Amino acid sequence: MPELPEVETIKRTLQKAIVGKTIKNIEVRKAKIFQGEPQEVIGRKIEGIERRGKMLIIKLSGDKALVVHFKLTGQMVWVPEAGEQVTVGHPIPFAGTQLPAKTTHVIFDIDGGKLFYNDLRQFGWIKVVKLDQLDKFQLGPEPFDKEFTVEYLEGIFSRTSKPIKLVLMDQTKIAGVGNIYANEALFEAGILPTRPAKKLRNEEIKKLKEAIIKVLEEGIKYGGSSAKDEAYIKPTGEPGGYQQHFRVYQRAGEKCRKCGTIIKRVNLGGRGTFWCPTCQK
DNA sequence: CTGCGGTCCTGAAGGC
DNA sequence: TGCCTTCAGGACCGCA
Repeated sequence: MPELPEVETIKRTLQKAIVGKTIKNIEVRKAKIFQGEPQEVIGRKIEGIERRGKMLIIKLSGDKALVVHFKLTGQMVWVPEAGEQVTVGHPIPFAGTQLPAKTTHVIFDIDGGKLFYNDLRQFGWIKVVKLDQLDKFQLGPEPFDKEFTVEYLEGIFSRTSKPIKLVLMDQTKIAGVGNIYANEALFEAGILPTRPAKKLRNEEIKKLKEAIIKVLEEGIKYGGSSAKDEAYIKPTGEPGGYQQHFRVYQRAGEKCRKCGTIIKRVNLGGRGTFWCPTCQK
C-alpha cells in the first residue's frame, strides 16, 4: 500500500519523467476515480510534483493541481512513446500484460508518453484542486519536517489512551505513516503496538521518533515496498525492494531477525498488527 | 470527544 | 471440481 516512502518514490520518478510537459488529453474510464472536469486540466503544463503525507500533488500551470491518493492498490505507470528519449527507468511490460489493463481507470496523454492510473480495488482517487485549496487536507506534520519533534509527539500522545500504533497511523497527527511503517517503527523502537499512547515514557518517545524517521528513510532508499498481495510498483513498472527488509510486517510465524522469537499477529483497529513478543515491551 | 462498525472493491484462500 | 463465504485494508461516515 503506498505510504510515505512509496509515494515519495513515485514523486521522484515522475519528477524526472513528466515535469515541464503538457497534458494533451485525459481519458477517464471510471468516473468515480477522477473527481473534477478533465477540461480544467487538459492543455496545462506540469510545473512540479510534490508529496504531502500519502498524497501525490501534481502542480499545473495556472491555479490548479491534481491530487492523487493511491489508498490500497493505486499505481501510476509512465510509458514513454516509442522513440522517445527515456528519461527514467524503462518501460517494462506491466505484469506481463499490455496497458491499459482492466485495472486502468485514468489515462493521461502527455508529451512524450502516457501516464496510466491503475487501481485494482478502486479505493483511490484523483482530484482537481485549486492551489489555494491544497491546505484544506487536514494532515499532521511531515516526519521529515522540523515541526516533527519529541515535544510535539509528547503532546499528541499525552492526550489519548489509544493504542500507540493507531495514533501513528492517524493522518491528522502524523502525515504519511501507514500500517507497514507503523509496525516497523514500533519494532525498531522496542514498543508494543497495543501500549496506550499516554503511557509511553519520554525515553521511549525519543526512540520512537528516531525509529519512524529511520524506517521511512529505509523505505525510500529501497524504492518503497512491494509486499505480497500489494499492488505498489514504481512508475517504471518495477517493484520496490523494501519488503525484503521487513522486521515484522507480514512475518507472523517467522523468526524475529534480532532474537529468533516467533513474530505474532493480531488485529488492531481492523489492521494486521505484527510484533516480536521478546523485543517489544 | 471516543469508539465502534459499516462502506467502498476485488481476488485469493479456505471450507464443504 | 466447484460453489459459497471470508478476509484484507485507508479513510470516511453515521451512530451510540
